[in-house]
Amino acid sequence: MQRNTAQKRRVLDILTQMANHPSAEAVYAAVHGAYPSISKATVYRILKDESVCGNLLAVDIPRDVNRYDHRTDPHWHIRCRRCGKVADVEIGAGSINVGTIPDGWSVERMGISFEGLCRECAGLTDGE
Amino acid sequence: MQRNTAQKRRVLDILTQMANHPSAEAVYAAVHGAYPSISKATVYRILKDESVCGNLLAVDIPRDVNRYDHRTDPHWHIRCRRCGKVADVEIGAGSINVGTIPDGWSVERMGISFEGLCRECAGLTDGE
DNA sequence: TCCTAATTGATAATCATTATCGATAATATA
DNA sequence: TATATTATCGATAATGATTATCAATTAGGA
Repeated sequence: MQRNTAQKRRVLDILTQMANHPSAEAVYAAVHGAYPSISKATVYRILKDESVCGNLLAVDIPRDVNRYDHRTDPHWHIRCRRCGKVADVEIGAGSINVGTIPDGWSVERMGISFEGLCRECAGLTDGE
Repeated sequence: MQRNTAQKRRVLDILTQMANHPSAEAVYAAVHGAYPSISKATVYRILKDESVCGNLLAVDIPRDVNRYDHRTDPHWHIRCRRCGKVADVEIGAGSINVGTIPDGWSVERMGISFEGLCRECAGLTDGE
């Protein structure tokens, strides 16, 4: 039986107010700032559990720390190669035909991630 | 200046012979089995460096250890949710229209990953 | 109110990966 | 070919995010 705890409400509330696909660590920092008694393990646990339940989204970005999103409707993400900033990519109209699945496999989830440069980093050189 | 070392040749040779998108750890185990004097740090270093150079591919699978692929031509991957096995997804004919990129951003790389069940796991229950 | 088990907080453990650094060796140059 | 330069290597410590552990707490039902 799932229990409705203050900790879950606080994590979900604060995540909803955070815009930029925060890392688990960033969510913990924000929640801990507002409710100093909460534990890091609790925040990590709630984020993982709630993403499995579908109440929030675990962002699919390879080779990055865990990030979460209060938006759970289908959309993709783009991350700046330079500063790591993450933005939403809206799904366009029309069908998607990306590939051929191997025989015998079933598809339950598909993730698409992009990498590039954001507006702010476009004019800067890599060494800066 | 890039140097042509025996360690690089051995890592690339053995990766080419490994079929199933091995993890860095698995590549190290294979290379170390054939050449016991090679260091783990060297294998990890070569895998990362060569993937940046484009001589091999770092597989885009969120929330997984680093995996590498000797195939560098465009294709995607699918991982079995249950056993973790990874297989190739060939890109179908026709154009791909998956989304709208935010204003000001540029796209340098796109990764698509699938999750589901492989043929062998399809008939088994989760608890096994 | 009382029971029971889900949940929490504190902290240790895990584990993949990276950093460090003296030693080695590939390549350039004389 | 001999020597110099410096990229690379091997060994190992450090890092850092995440998870496991477990006694204490508490939500929700009886």
